Amino acid sequence: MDYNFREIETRWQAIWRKTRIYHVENKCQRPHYYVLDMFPYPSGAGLHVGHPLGYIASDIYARYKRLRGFNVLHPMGYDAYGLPAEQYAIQTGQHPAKTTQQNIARYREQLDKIGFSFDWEREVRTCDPRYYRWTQWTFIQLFNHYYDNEVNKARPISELVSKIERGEWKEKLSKPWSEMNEEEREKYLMDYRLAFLADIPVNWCPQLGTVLANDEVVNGLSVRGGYPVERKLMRQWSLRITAYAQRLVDGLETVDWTDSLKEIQRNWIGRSEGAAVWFPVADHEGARFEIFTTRPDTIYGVTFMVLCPEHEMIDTITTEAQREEVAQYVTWAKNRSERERQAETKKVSGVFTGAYAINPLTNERIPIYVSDYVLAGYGTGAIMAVPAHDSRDFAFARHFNLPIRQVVAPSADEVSDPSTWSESLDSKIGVSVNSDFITGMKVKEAMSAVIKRITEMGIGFKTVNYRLRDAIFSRQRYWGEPFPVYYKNGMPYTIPEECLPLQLPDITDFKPTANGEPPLGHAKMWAWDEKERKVSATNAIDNKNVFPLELSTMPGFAGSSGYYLRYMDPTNDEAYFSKEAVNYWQNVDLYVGGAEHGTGHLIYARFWNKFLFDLGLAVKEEPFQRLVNQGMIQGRSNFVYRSKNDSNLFISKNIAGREETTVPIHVDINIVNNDILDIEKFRQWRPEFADARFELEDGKYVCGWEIEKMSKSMFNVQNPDDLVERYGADTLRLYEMFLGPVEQSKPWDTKGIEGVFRFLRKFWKMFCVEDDGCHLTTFDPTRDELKILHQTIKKITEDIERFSFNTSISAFMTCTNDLTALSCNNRRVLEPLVVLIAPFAPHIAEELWHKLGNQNSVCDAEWPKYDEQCLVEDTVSYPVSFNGKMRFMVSLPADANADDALAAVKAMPEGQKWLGGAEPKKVIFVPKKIINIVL
RNA sequence: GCGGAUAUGGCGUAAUUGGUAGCCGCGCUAGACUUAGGAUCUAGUUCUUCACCGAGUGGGGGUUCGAGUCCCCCUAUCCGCACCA
Repeated sequence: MDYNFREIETRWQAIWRKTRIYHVENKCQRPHYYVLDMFPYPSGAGLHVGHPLGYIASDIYARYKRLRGFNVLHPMGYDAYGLPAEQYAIQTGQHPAKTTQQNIARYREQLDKIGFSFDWEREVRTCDPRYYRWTQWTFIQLFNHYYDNEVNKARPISELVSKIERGEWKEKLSKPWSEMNEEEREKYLMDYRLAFLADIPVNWCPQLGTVLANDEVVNGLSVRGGYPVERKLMRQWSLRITAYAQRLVDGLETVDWTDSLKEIQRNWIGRSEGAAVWFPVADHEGARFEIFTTRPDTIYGVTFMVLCPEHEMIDTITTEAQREEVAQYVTWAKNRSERERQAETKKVSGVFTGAYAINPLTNERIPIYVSDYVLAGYGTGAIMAVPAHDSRDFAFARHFNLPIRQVVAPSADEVSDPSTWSESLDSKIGVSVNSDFITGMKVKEAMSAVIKRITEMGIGFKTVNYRLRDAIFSRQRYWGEPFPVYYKNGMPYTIPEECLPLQLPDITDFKPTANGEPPLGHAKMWAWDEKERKVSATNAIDNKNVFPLELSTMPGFAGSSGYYLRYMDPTNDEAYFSKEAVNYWQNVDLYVGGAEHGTGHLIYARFWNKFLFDLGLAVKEEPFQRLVNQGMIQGRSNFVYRSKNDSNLFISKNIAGREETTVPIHVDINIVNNDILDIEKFRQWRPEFADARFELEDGKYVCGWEIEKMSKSMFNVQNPDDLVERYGADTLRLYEMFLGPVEQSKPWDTKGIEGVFRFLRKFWKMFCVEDDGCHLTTFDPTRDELKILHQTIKKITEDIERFSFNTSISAFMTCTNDLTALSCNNRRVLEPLVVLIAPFAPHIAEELWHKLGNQNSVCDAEWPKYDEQCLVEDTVSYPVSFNGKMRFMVSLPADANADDALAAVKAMPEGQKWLGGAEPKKVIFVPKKIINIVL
């Protein structure tokens, strides 16, 4: 009986569905384990072979854990809100809800074919009101909490109010609380709420018509679409993620992630220790500005100050003589796009304000400049410039001919004239020179000494600064969660929790409104009736109980920040998730997904979880205990070369140099075979190529190729369905794992899939499968057979634990080869192998398990244990070396000692004699390792 | 510029963690069965060589009886951040 994968796979998938075999309960005697995949955004392109890579790996692990006796939570869902569906809606008029629905159906169909053990009864969709109700709910909690730095956790904003009222609040108030009206109070509280509305510089993308978070912008271009992004001051909702910066750094110590990803997050958070110092402005009574420096030890080397162009003090301090010039510079700097600014970082620009600051330690007058190399978003937007010891300050000083003063030297006698330097001395290894009371101190001592002094003088303090910025939370978009917020007298109010979800209204026009409002401005009834406690039915502006609702929606990361908690209790309408559910599952034990989320989702989710932890909802401070980043599967693209002079002429790759060609044009990999273009198919491919002519080499058109990201636009997408159709899901699963280590990025290549398919067929044949079952013997297995079996059990178990699936599959192949060579048809050897292979190839395992006469599912089998006794070697092979030079191998009993070793070496045949009868000076014998003879 | 990672046959990779480098698969070569095969099976396949010998894990040095593995210095590639004070 042949291995009929098609019949086997469809049959078992149907049985699994019918028996709900992958459904898990929140209660169980067995220990719990939570295996999570990053849920996909259901794009119109469907799944390509890269998507399932991580899912297959996690599925193997989930199935393995189940066989090891764990109650395994392994859910799947959809990150269904997002830009592409909306862009598509603008182009075609198709409602995003509809395209999303279709895409989800397609994804589900594709996923089902691969045989995952997901519990689909727990499916979560971020665009489902039953789910986003809790995203909105969390937003309200964020709005209603502030970060208490004393207890280091989020506390209700009402506590802050009572602290103020009791006079226990240490931060300063612009005027007494009792004298403030509601608006003034709200304004004050807004600076503390964890979700807050503020005028902040944002990344504005005109083409997308929305603002973007920092992680959504790379090199001044939007990640989605690659459009230019500019800096703009706008009133936006933000999350005060910076309040959690230190906890986000500290938490990394407690999780089992790769060092590289932890490092990426540490860099993104960018913690740096230093000092804040106030510099008074000369001739401006009481005026001073704060700077941040990581090098307080260089304060005696300050020769000028620099403010960022956005700095609020510029207007007050600029002298009349300089006003014109400064204004011009500020305008110029503000109008530059992010991209321009980043491209020209090496060009020095700036302008003198005419004002002077006083160095508080030396009372020197130092000029104040404005320059865009100081950034508004970092530190205080103002710096003390030490040109001798900072490369940027150095370049600026050289450009404007400002003095450079050395205050640090490698050693006290290595002081030189800075005017002869070609670069600044940035190293922190050295001693202070020309620096009053710190002269002679090492850099580190000098830093503490200066901090101590400025603290005593009351002009500064030790502080920590973070690169991380608050997360901008509004998007001027339609297809996202509506904010549960309405505006009364210009002040934001959240709608009552019990009125959630605030449903996203239906609209037909997805573009911004004529007056530039977000698409929700098109909604007919988008106002809150405070009295009726629901979305207004009439939209009557003259009704004094009706107030406009927020028109922005939440960003993509809102829905994905807490979904892993919702899977624990996905149908709960009373709470985000029940106490029982979270107490049982705790947090995610294993999270599998791409490293590209390192500075986005994985930071936001950790923040979200920490906040819920502070609220007493999440029970673990870190959401994802172990994290594995699967590598990206790249595509191999093919190109044709079009002549510049004749747009119908295409020139073969190796002769393309003959005449000028345009940039290489991507061609669909499905009409190229081994880099040879199918000319007829190419002409049919697109109307514009119908009359294409070719310059061939050896009668063929050879295409160029390159490894690129797999994407629809590059026509290099390999669809998993085709492979399942041709080889079956088990082969696809095995092959994706066999390709190489899961963590590694690799180009897709189907060449090896035949080998994996052959293996599965060989494996199947080993069981002598007939219609009536497997014809196997039950005699005592031979020692060789047992050894192979137990070696394999050991190897596979260890490999799965360390996520090394490519080596597991090699081990299966070796084992099958060896047993076939021994003509093994022993049930007691082969049956455990079915359980071993079940996580990898569940369909074939289920079928064989059944054919072997088992009534239950192989999922409910027990993972085999290996027997050390079967692995013990009778003899051990030792390399024998003389004076370190390896000569030959000798076989000794497993329990041999040094004397046995020497005897064995002496007994070697004549041809390998080593000492001509002389006694060795020393014999080094390392049990099971080596025999070395020193002559 | 800063930070992280990687480098092994024609290709994807493996190496019990310091102990005979190259498991497994692809590809290739030869043979068998075939009218035929892009089907199946068998054998071989790091390089050089008829064979022996020898060389060999990006390059150079070091530690060690012994290094793909540990240390130092280069080189190349990939990834993250980037005027972050």
